[in-house]
Order: sequence, then structure tokens, then C-alpha cells
Amino acid sequence: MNGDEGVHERIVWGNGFDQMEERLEVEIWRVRDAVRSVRVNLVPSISLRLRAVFRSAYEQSTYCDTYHSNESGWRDCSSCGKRLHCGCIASKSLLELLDNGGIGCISCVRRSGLASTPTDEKINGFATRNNVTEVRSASVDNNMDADNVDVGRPLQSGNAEVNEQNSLLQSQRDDKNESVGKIKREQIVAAVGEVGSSSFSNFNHSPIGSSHFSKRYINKESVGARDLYDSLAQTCLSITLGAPGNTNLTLDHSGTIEGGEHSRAPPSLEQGQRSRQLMPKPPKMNSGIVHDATTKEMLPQIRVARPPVEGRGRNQLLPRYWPRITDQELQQISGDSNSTIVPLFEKVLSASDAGRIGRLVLPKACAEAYFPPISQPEGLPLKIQDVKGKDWVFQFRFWPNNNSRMYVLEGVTPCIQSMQLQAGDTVTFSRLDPEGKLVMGFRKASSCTTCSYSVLLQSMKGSTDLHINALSESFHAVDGDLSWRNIDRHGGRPNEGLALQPLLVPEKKRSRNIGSKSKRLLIDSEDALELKLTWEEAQDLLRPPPSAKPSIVMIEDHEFEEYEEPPVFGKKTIFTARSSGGQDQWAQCDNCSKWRRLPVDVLLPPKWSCIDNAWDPKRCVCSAAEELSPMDRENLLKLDRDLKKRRIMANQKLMHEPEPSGLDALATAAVLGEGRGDSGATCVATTTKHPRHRPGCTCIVCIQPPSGKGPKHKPTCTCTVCMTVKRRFKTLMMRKKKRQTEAEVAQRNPPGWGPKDEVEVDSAARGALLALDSSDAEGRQAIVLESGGQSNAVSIDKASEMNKAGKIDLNCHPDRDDQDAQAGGSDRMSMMSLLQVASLPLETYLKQNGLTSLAAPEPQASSTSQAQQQQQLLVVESEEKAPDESHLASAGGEHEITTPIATGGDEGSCRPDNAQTDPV
DNA sequence: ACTCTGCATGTTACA
DNA sequence: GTAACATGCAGAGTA
Repeated sequence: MNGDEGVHERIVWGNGFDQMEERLEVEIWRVRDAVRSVRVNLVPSISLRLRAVFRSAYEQSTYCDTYHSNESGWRDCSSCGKRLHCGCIASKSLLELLDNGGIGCISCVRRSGLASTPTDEKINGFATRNNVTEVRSASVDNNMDADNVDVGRPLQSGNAEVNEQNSLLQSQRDDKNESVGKIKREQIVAAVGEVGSSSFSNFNHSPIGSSHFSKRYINKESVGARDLYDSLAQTCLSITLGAPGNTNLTLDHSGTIEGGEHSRAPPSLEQGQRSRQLMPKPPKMNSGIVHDATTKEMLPQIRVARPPVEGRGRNQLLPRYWPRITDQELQQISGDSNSTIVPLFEKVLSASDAGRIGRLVLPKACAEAYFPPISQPEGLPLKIQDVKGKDWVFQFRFWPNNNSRMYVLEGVTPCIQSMQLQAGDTVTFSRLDPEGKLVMGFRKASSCTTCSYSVLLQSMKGSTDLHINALSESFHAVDGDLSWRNIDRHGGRPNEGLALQPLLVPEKKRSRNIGSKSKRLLIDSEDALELKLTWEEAQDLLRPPPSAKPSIVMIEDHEFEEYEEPPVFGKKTIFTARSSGGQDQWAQCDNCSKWRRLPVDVLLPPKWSCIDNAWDPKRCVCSAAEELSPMDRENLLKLDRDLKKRRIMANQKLMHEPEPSGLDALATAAVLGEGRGDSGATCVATTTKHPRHRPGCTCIVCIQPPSGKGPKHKPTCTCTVCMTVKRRFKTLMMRKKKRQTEAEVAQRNPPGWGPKDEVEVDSAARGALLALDSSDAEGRQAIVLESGGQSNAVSIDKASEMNKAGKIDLNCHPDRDDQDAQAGGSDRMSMMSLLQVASLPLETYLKQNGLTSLAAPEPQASSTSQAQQQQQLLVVESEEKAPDESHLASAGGEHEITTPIATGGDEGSCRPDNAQTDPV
């Protein structure tokens, strides 16, 4: 398709180019997160189902998890007005946080029925940001300021959130189809609640006079609520699961009218961890399988992180050290004795902890809170019993460390070995009361799916948006069930001793690596590959902006569509080849997931369903049967997967193998001119070069041969490749000329002239360069997201190759280049001279190079040298632009976007009939 | 040569 | 920015 044939060449270029880059950058993360979200896919189900689990878990809890709003802990039942007190250890429940706010005594609650707890629309709303703000602020105020206590309200707000979740739970059951929006709301609510819970927590731990602490939260939350809302709207996965404390807790606590002991009782709402830890290690997620009906049976296995119940400085104990011990485990520890087991803390063994050195580093706060105070580094021997009843004596000591202390338990190797523990396993420390005996338990790490999820979920922290929600939702049904099965497998299966099935193994190292905020951008190699693949696919999905109408630009008798808006991502399709020689395009309906055959030249919008299938009236409704048999469908998908794999492998190869670049690549492309039909012979009719390019496509992308193949182009070569290169360059120069003209105008009117146009040109140059420089089909994927600076390596490799070929060395400092050139000691063209060349008017350039027309180069002119100059020019421009692109790389943290999609319009819409056209 | 001990240092979490 | 923590490392001790 080209201008000669009167068909518009579809390009995405122009002022929207830089915007496109930005959008693509954003999309990288969306895709990346989507990949994970797909793998994690816990969003809708877990959070909703957790609620039931936790409720029951807390019903069974023998520990007071009740929120204490003040010293006395007294409450009035919202129903009967009875005076209640939060009970503590060992007695039965007396009050309940009501969904509609306030509290109720158990009898009232039971009378009214848990599920039918009336809702309060006002509280339940959360429809606006203001609601969130108000409620949260009120909550905090009430909780924190003893002088301004409105006993009912603190819980009210918390319950408002709980209530919201509850109703959502119900909604989910009623209508799963609405889950996207609701999930989002719930996530917001959950997260807000979580923040609130930290307030609760802090208040609870703090004496009355700790108002300064609370003020901080008040400020943070009331001021930040709106922002929070906003951010939460985009960070959902982790938040959803990270707010267990906001589940509808039924606080079965004891001590009806008794006072005291509440100081020992950690607040239930503290289960929701600090706002910072939006994604705590979610032991509860595993429990998500349990619906109300089955909850009771599962209860002893529910691994709930219990805030430490006492100890010096326990309020500083990080949640990651909170013991996640089940009631069953507690029972096993305490046995039949009358002892009370008090979970203290736990720690995931590091490599050094589990190593032969035999030193277990203790969390400072834990050591100081629960172990005997020591003043000398030598410490003292500590007798700890293991779950088998065997006593071990460890040396509890510390090392001075940065004006602090580093506590260790020495001599733990025998114990660890006897437990067969290794790095990643968890040791738990508990205390038997009233003896005060320390007990050491353990949980083995597991590689179960669920645990992987926990790690993954941590990595999802703050990284999703509605986009992801939708994805997650789509996978909810399938993988959600899978998760359930996995969890079911574990459910109720205790391991030996305390080593019960580790429903959660918050392997710190792992979660650190991929889950921490600072490492948000880190992905493992597998993910990276997956992401890269997806990202490459993202290129395929580029579509012209939906609403924007292109302006038609005539360049050398070619009509170009020029868009001001950046492209959008369209729907992925798969191409197949018929045995008869034709091609088909297959798209999957968003609604029914059936695959529909489409004409090959159709570009679908991002959202597409059967009803949009205007090409097949018989199959324009979802109810219509799928054309493909199950086997065909499977084959189709398999082929697509195979193609992906090939592309990945090819990319890997590209990364590790130097390749001819620039003109070498173009030269080799000459071979292909007529002799395509290369390698990727597959039923999927996409070429191996790019899925959107099909057999027959003769665009600059597709006409290039695989790396290293084909003869070099001769100077006089007038093959398609060379001609295309020349045409590209000509187009570039034309645009430059145009810019110059504009610049002259702009000089008279400076405000109207910004760097944007410059960027545009550079982008164009980059785009051209990309096309020129990519000799390998897969390497042509313009955007490569890589980790660990591999992309840099590739760039450098390429640069090195170019240098060998007497081209610009991208590693050289521009000034040095210039100096070198001035010194005449280098055969490289200096940067400045190249820039000068680039800035020459087209006519001058042509004249200087003995050209009369780029469309019809002088026979005597050396094609090679021209092309080299062209490429040098392009390289220079690209290099010149490079510093400005740093944001692209930096935005990605350790992952860099090597190059933006410069060929987006090209590759994204290339059709078999648009060959020999210049997208630039 | 190997292990142990004490400390130093780099990384990460957290405020 | 700082504290906490995981781990490295050098020197001492021991087989």
C-alpha cells in the first residue's frame, strides 16, 4: 500500500509522538502489572472472602483483639444500651463491632443475625472522597483525643468500612459482573480502613497522653485522605489483601464487665498494619477459601498475625514479626497443661541465620521486648524449649552495632538442624505462662502457589489500577478456583509440631527483592521475559487514536496519515494462514471469549465483542457458536504461544549476540528482497519479524533478513531496502526543512516555538534509526524492557559495531568526537559536522552530495556512503536526543526502556499492501 | 586448613 | 536520614 496506489499509509506520527512515548511508558507498567495480576489474580475473591474467614478466626481467638478506645474499654451496646467491656484473654465474647457502626453485645448481635446487620447508608456510602475523609478524620479524632471522645464513633467509622465490605461481599455474590467497580471501591475502603487501623493501633498502644502521635496520623490522614483516595484508586491489589484488619470482625471476647487486662490486649484493628505496609504478608489470604459455613472447621488452621500481646516496647514491634500462629498450634504447644501460650514473635530465617555459623539474628525490638534484658555483650544463656519438649540452651547476646545493638542467639545450629530448618523457614517464639518458659516453634517454608501469591502480592504494592482490576477480574473465575483448590489442599492439615502447613511463608528475602516499595520495579528474569514479550505485543496493539482524524500529508506523492494524538492500544488478534493461501485474523470476544474470524486488514479497538463483528453476520452475537472447534482453538492459541516463545528466544539471542547493524543489516536485507519466506514458517501467518506483518508485507521491517544473513548492499544498489532507506531519509530531511521554515517563523514569535517540534524530529530520526538499525527481525521490536541494564549492553554492542564500521561511537563523549574530528586523527565524522549536515537545508544537502533527487539518486552517487551518512546523521540525532530521554529510563527504575516505539505507526499498522512506503 | 568470634559494612525498611 | 538487619570479613583459636 502506498501513495501510488492511492491508499493512505497509516502512520502514527507527528505531534503525538512524544505523547505516545509517555503513554507507552505508562503502558509498560500496566502490562507488567497485568502480567503479575494475571498470575496472582486474587483481587476479587480473596478480599471478599477473607472477611468471613477473619470473622470466624476472631471468634475463635483466645486473645483479645478488641479495639480499646479508651482506658476503661467500656462501651454501650447500640441495641440494648447495656454497658459492655472489651474482654480479654480466656473468656467469651461480649461485644461486637457492628456493621453499621457502634457495638453490640453478643446477645443482641446474635438476635439480629450477623449477616442481616442493618446498614447505614450514610456510613455505607463511601461514594465520595469526602466521605472517606470525613469518616476517617472523625475516626481518628475520636480515637486519639481523649478529650474529644465520642465513644460510639470510632468504631462507627471503622465499621462503616467493614460494613461497606460486607455489603460488597453480598453484592459480589449477587452480581459478579459488577465486580470491577465494586472491587475498586472495596479496595479503597479497605485501605482507608487500614490506615485507620494504624491509628487505632497506635492509640491503643499509647497511653492517653500520646496525642502527639495521634496528631500525626490525624494530619496525615485527614489531609491526605483525598490523595489517598486517589492513590488507592490506582493501587488496589495489595491494598485489598493488605487490610485484613478491616474485615468484619466478630470480636468474641470475654470479660463482660470486667476491667483490666485490656492493656494486654492488642487491638483487632491493628491487624491491619500500618499504612505503609499496605501489603503485609497476607497470611489470611490463604484462608480465603473458607466461607462462613466451613469456617468453623478451618479455624484452628487460620494463620492470623497476632500482634504481640505484651513485652517491653511491643508497640514498636514490626508486623512482620507478629506471630502467625494458629490456635491449633497454640494448643499443641500448651498441650493439656493449664499453661497459657503467649505468642511472642516469629522470624523468617535468613541465610546467615540458617547457616553453619549458628547465629540467629534476633529482631532488636523482639529481643528487647521478650527476652531478658542484658547489659553485657556476652549476654546470658537462654533456655528455650522446642515443640518436642526438648530444651535448648542458646546464648542470648548482642553486639554493639552503630550505636545500637544487634541481638543474636548463638548456638542455634543444632536446634535448627534438628528441626531441619533452612533459610526461608520461620521460627516462632512463644512463652508459656505462667511458667514463663520460652518455646520455639517453626514453620517450614513452602513453594505452594498461595505462598507465591503472597510474595507476588507484595510486589503488587501500589502498582495497579482499574486496568489491572479488569484483568484480574477476568482471571478471577479461573484462577480463583485454582487458588481455592490449592488452599483446600492445605486446609486443616497440620504438620508436625508447630510446623503446621505454612499457609504463609513471608520469606523476607524474597519479598524484599520483589515486594518492597523500593524494589517495586524489580522483576525476576522470568517476569522480565514475560513482560518483554507482553510489551512487544503491546506494540502490535498500537492503533491510531480512535477519535482523532488524521491529517493527510503529501510527501513525494505519498499520502500519509498524520495524527496529532498518540496511538492507542488495540485488541490483540492472531493471524493464521489458510492452506489455500489466504489469511485469517482471529479475535476473541471480550464478553463470551469466543474467537471470531475477521478480515486480515481489520484493526480492532481495545474493546471488542461479538456484537462488533460486522464482518460475519452469523457470528455477531455472543450466543453464536464458535467457528473454531476446541482443537482448532487450542491449536490457534498454541501457535500463538509458540510464536511468543520464539520471539523471546530470538530476543535473548539478540541480546547476547552482536549483530550487524545499520547498513550491514540493510545490506543483508537485500537478499530478502525477493527471497523472503524465511524461517518462521508457521501456520500462524505472521512473519517471525513481527506479528502484524504478514507474508507479503514488504515494509522496511519485514524485508530485512535475519541477523547475519544476506549479502552486503553495493553502493549502486537500488533494491527495495536501499530505496526505502533513502526515502526515509528524504522524508526526514523534508521534515527538517519544514521545521526550519517554522523555526524562522517562530523566531519572530518565540513563545510559539517550543522544543516539542525538536523532539518530534528527533523521535522521527530515532524511529528511522530504529528501523535502519534493526537487522534482526525480533530485534526490531522497538521497545525492549529489560532488567539489569541489558538493554544498555545491547545498545553499546550495537554502537560498537557501528564504530567498527566507521560510524559514530555512541560511547564517546560528543566533545571528544568533535575534538577527534578537528584533530583529523579520526576517520569518524564529528558530531558537530554531522549536526551541521543535518541542519543543512535539503536542497543544500542534495547539492553537496551530488543528488538531484532523493527519490532518484544519481547513479554515480555512492549508495553506501549516502546511506552511511544518512545513518550517521540519524545516529547523531538520536544521540543528541538521548539525554532528553533519560526520563524514560529513569522512570523505570532498574528497567530501562531502551528505545521508545518509534516504529509504532509503522509496525503497528503495517499491512501486506503497504509495502515500500515510508512511515516516516 | 578450618572454625569461631567480633565487628564492619552495605542494603533495606521505616519514620 | 536513620535504624535495623543480613552478611562479609579479618583475626584469633583450634585441630
